[in-house]
Amino acid sequence: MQASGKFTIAIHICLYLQFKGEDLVSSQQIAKSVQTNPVVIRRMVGSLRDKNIIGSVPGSKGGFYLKKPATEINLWEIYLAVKNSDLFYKPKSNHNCPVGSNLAILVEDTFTKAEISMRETLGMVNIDGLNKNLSSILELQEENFC
Amino acid sequence: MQASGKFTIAIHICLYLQFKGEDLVSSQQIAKSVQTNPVVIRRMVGSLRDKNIIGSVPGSKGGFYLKKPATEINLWEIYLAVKNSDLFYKPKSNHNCPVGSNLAILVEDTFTKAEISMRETLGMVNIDGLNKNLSSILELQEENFC
DNA sequence: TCTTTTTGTAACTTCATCTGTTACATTTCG
DNA sequence: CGAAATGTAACAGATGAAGTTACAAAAAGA
Repeated sequence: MQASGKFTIAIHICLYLQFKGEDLVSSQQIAKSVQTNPVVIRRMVGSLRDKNIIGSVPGSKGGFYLKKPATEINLWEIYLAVKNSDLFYKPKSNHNCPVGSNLAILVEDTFTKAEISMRETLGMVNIDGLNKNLSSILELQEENFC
Repeated sequence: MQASGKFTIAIHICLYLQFKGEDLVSSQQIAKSVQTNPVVIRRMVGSLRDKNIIGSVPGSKGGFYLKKPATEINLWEIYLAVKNSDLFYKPKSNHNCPVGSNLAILVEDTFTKAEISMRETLGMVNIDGLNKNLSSILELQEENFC
């Protein structure tokens, strides 16, 4: 029910990497953009690395990079990488009650459909698209500086 | 990101009221079906009452009832009644960074679309439909008792 | 080889929310 | 008046998010 910032931060990280276009970006730099602690970034990258979205190089001059073309990284993938529980809570069965014992089956189908519709929406947006939109916005903003 | 049980419990309460079909049902009874404390139920009902989904009668012989026909109570309404934050976290703007200053605008459209698609899915399911499905299931279960 | 820089991760704190519980005022029936 | 129910406040415990400190491991470079 709550809206964790993890998903939004994860998008921020991926978009930042693509926008920068450099070989490697440090957690320090990303943290500055996200306005948080470098450890928070590295922790988040851990989840994204597990899903093969981001790669990392340890040691001096190390850092992070997108492990796939930005066109192949969509928001649903990122969501899956950082989420830690289902969208909806599956009710425990209460075998003493006709309602409680069947509620899970009754809502399962709807919950699944809701998740699928979200998957389709988030799956249509990828990091490359966001970056292109960002570029467009920045061009417009520059025009406003006389 | 997390899945609060509040939504599921709220559905349980509404479905229970419709299934029972009695004039008034006490928080005690509902709590037994949900397997929780009556206060938890009354707290939840508070949210549902604010949205005109459930009505309540205080005093001895008091209790709760559906304030609208069950066909007019859909899961999206219930979701809205008990949710306490947005589905996704809107990022704070960082004016020192081209990415951080525009991220909110970039993802806003997608987040809105995801919410709309969820609204459509949950809006299609109402308490009367769930109750009819429940009746069908119970009939099948009875047939299995020889 | 030694120093510096950076990642990887554990540990701890703080904070908010959810959940359960006790307690009690208020309301209504009989 | 007494019993039974709602309405709420108050508190405790559990869980998860987020920030911070600390340090081992890895790699670059002098």
